[in-house]
Amino acid sequence: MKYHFNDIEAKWRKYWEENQTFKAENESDKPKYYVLDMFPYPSGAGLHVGHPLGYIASDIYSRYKRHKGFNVLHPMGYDSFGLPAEQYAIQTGQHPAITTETNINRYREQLDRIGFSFDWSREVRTSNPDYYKWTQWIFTELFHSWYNKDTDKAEPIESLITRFTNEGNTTVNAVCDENIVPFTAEMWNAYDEEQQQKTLLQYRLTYLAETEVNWCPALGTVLANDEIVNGVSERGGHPVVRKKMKQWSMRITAYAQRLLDGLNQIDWPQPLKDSQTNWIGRSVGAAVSFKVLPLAPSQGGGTAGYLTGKHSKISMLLDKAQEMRKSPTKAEETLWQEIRNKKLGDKFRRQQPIDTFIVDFVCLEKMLIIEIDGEIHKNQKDVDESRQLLLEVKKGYKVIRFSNDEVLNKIENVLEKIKTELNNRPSFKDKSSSPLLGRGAGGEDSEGSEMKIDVFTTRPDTIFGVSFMTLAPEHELVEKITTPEQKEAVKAYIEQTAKRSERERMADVKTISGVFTGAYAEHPFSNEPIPIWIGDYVLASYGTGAVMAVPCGDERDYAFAKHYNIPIPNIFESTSTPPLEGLGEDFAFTEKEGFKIVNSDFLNGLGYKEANEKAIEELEKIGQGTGKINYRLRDAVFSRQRYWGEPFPVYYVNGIPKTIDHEHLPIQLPEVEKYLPTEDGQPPLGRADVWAWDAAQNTVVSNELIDNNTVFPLELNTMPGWAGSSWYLFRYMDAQNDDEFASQEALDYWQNVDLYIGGSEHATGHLLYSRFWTKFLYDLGFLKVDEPFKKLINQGMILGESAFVYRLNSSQFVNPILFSRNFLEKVISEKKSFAEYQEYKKIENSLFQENKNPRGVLITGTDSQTSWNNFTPLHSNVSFVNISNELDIEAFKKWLPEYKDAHFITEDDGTFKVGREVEKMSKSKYNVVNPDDICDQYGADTLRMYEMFLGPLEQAKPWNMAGITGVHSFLKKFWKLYCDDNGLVITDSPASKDSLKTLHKTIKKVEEDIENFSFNTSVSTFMIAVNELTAQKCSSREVLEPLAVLISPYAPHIAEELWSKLGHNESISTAPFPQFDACHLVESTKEYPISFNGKMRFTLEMPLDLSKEDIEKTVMAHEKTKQYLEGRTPKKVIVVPGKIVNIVG
RNA sequence: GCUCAAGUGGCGGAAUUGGUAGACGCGCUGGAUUCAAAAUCCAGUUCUUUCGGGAGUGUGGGUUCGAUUCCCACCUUGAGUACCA
Repeated sequence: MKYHFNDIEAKWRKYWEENQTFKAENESDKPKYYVLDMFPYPSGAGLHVGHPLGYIASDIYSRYKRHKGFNVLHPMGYDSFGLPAEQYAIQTGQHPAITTETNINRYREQLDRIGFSFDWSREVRTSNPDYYKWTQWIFTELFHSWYNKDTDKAEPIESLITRFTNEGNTTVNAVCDENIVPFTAEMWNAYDEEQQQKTLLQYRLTYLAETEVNWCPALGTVLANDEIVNGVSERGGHPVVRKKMKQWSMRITAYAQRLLDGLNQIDWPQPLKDSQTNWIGRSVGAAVSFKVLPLAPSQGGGTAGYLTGKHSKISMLLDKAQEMRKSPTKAEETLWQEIRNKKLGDKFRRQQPIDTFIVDFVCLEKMLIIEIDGEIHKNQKDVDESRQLLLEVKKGYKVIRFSNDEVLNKIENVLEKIKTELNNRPSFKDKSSSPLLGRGAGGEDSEGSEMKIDVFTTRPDTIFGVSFMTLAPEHELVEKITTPEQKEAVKAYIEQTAKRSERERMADVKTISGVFTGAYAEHPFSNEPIPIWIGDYVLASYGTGAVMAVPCGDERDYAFAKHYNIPIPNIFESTSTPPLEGLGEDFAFTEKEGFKIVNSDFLNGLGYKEANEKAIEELEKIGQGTGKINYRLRDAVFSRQRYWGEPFPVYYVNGIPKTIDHEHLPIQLPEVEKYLPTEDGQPPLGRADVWAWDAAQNTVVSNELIDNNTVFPLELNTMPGWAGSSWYLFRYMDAQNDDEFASQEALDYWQNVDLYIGGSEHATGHLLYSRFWTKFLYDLGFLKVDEPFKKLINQGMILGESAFVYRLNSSQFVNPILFSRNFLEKVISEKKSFAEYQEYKKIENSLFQENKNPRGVLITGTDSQTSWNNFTPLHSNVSFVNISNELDIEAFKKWLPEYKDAHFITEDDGTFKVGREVEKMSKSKYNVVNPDDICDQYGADTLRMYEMFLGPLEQAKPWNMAGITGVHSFLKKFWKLYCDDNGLVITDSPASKDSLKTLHKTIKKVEEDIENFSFNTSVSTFMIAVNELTAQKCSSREVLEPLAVLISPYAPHIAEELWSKLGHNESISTAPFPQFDACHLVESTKEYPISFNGKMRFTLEMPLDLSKEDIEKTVMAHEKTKQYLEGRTPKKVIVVPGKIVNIVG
């Protein structure tokens, strides 16, 4: 009886289907186990051998768990919404549902051939209305929820409305939009419906927001960052601009911390966890707010202007002022300590530029200047007088003077005098009372509210190193603070950066660019003015879109300061030994240790940690900052301008979104005549004629009926690809349920996925979003678990081995000339001309005859032609290439007619060899291997085992057919243990000791391997077992029956066949896994390796119960030992009983 | 740049806690069977060698009686990520 794998496999596939062998029950006494594969997108290309790798691994594990007595849920379905079907629809006009159906059928056929133990009764397709009904439902649940930071979970929106009605929003601690306007209960209750809804939208877990997107007008769609190359669309090369669009967003940021914390509880590969951690990007620091300094009257107030110094000279003045602040005279310092921090009731600044001067101290509010005259002033009385005149007469300041002596010796008198002056002078804070100094202590915007710039910093300890601020060009304050002088430059800069995509901006790190706005902010502690720049190295989308630039401690700030000649004050002093030279001055010092803070007032002398804490403490004291945790994670945009996706269950009443009630779902995709965006840039659903919501009848009706009274327009966007895949694991638990997304009983029983296998490319997409939705459904009480996937394994990609032929780059020949790989390599490495080779000569004549260029053939000449650059590698279809890399030339010519007259320059033996290179397996590279072909030739069991045998599951590896014969002949050998030409050869006689040892060794190893997901090694183990049992001529049922169960997860068809031949009427799939018994492995002796200085030289068999001393004696007495010692006396003899003997000396 | 992973024969890869490096398979070589081929079976196959042996797991160092395994530095390759303040 031969091993007819094709018949056997067909027979058992049929049996499994007819008997529903792998149907999982939602009620069972057995413990549950849920094994899930990342479901595929059914593409038109079908499956290649890379796809089933993970499915085979999960199938082995599922079958193993069934043998181990588990109730196993192992489902499969399709992520069937997606771009390729839509793209195809646009090209051909064919409805994407039709192509999707065709592709799914093909996938199913291919999957079936491999013998998976899927429970197909639970199949899901994300594009089925039965399924997306619940995707829409989850969306509406998100819409009707908000995130309460106090309880740290999502809650129904009703609880928020109650809070608003009773206490307004000031006591509510929610994750919500920025720029929330505070209101009281009275105000809320007085709001009209529209105002209330608008406010609620700022709190909902899914909300409409203006989001900046990459808009391509020519394609009429939004492009993802990776669809843009050099600022133009990858497809078609059309220009792309950044544009704000109103889109749905998901407030995933509410879950940032929980998504981070949850990683500690799940068994996922570390690199995957790392990439989620990085993606969420938690950073701890402080929020600091900087006041924008007031505008000078001379600048005309209004929207722009600067303070007190003359604009044209300001940078020079500021430099100088800063220098002077650093080295105050003794008198200056004494007075400063007495008047700073509003000690006299009014705020003073020191070394402040006023017009073209720098005055010692000034109270801007009272327009009072204090000058201290040192020795030098005696010599320049005239200058001082004219300066005083100018300040007093032209600018309206009052100047009072003291001498050094007065300040140092009679400070009380001095202070008294200043106080008197302050009391005598009116406050110029009020706009109307001073025509000269239009603004108060802080800059104000046109509505009169104080302007401030909020920044986030991870280094509050470096606050005294700030020498400028940078805003993102898109920052909303830019327009308000820019001075008239700078307006042109700023405008030009913003236009220039708007043209670049965000990715481009991020990729181009080297170019430093920015513009000064003309405005200044005030340092919260020193009160020094800080110039405000804009620069595109600051991203609008991260943090607040503004940074406090500390050039001495940040590389980008340093580069920017250097480039624009902005001062780089240093606040670091090295504490390392030897001290680091030039830190903070010659380069930005970014380390967090090895320094103490200097030039930083109250932070002086502190290290990183203490300074950080102290700075936050002081910021909180003056109300200009607080400790803060910032996340890189952004809210996820949830709208797509596509057709082939889930429609939103949303209609608009006066522009306010309303969701459609659960009982009216699903809202099905409407028909459209074309799948393109509309001419006026609306998404494809804008083409639908029947796409309006009748709120009275609760049905979708024709657009003509829209009256905005009972019939309203529906949302035109669709949901993104990740919507359906974020929760599908729960649908499998109860796939047919029409009343709930899954019943409570099913959810409680199956809980979550015990083992999830799939590719690592979903790290920050699908795997993050499904964790988010799971946590959300958990918060609302639908789930008892808050993580979807307990254990996850990334299977490595199977790569293709592309085949290449090499075409000579030459326009001299009528017909192309293709070279065989080895011949070409030889020629190139030997640097000879072609003419010296027989192969070439053979066809040279014919080449000449066809050559239309009478001047001859260039390649017969010099070496310079024989370089790889002269040849273009062309992909050949790998199916024309045999195992020895020989090309079937005729097949190739037939496949590519443009090469039907090509010359093929072969090897000496007449064969034509292709070059090989490992690339991703893809249709466009003609390196796809179809699993069906392997099944035809070797059978599914061989394919399954071979895919596992290829190497560790997690590792990427090229597909290479070379080893498959070995696996196939193993199965034949395995078969022969049970059957010969006359049928079954199994006997009931007891097995030999050796055979039992082989069996139990195998049980142990295979069990360990499966538990460790080391499937490649268990295939080897089976091979060893079969080799040994064959050698032992074992035919005992006692051994071979358990062996069939052992192998059945890997090669289920052959196992079923042998199992039934052994007389069983039931499927092998639930036969108990063989029990390992250690007694069969007990040995009495051991081949001890005897090593000298750690090198094994010979082995010696000794009884295992021999004592350490006896072992040493026996070894030392051995003649080979003497031979290796060459007369030396060993220094030491290490004996590890049962392991090794090592002789040192 | 940053983060992570990985470097072992001609090839895919094995070596479980630090204890005989190269299991198992492919390929290759020789042989048996055969008219021949396929299939099957047997033997050999890390390199080197003066046939005693010597060297050897990316490179250099360290710990240890003993290192593919642990530590340090470096090199190479691959993956992810990127002005994240």
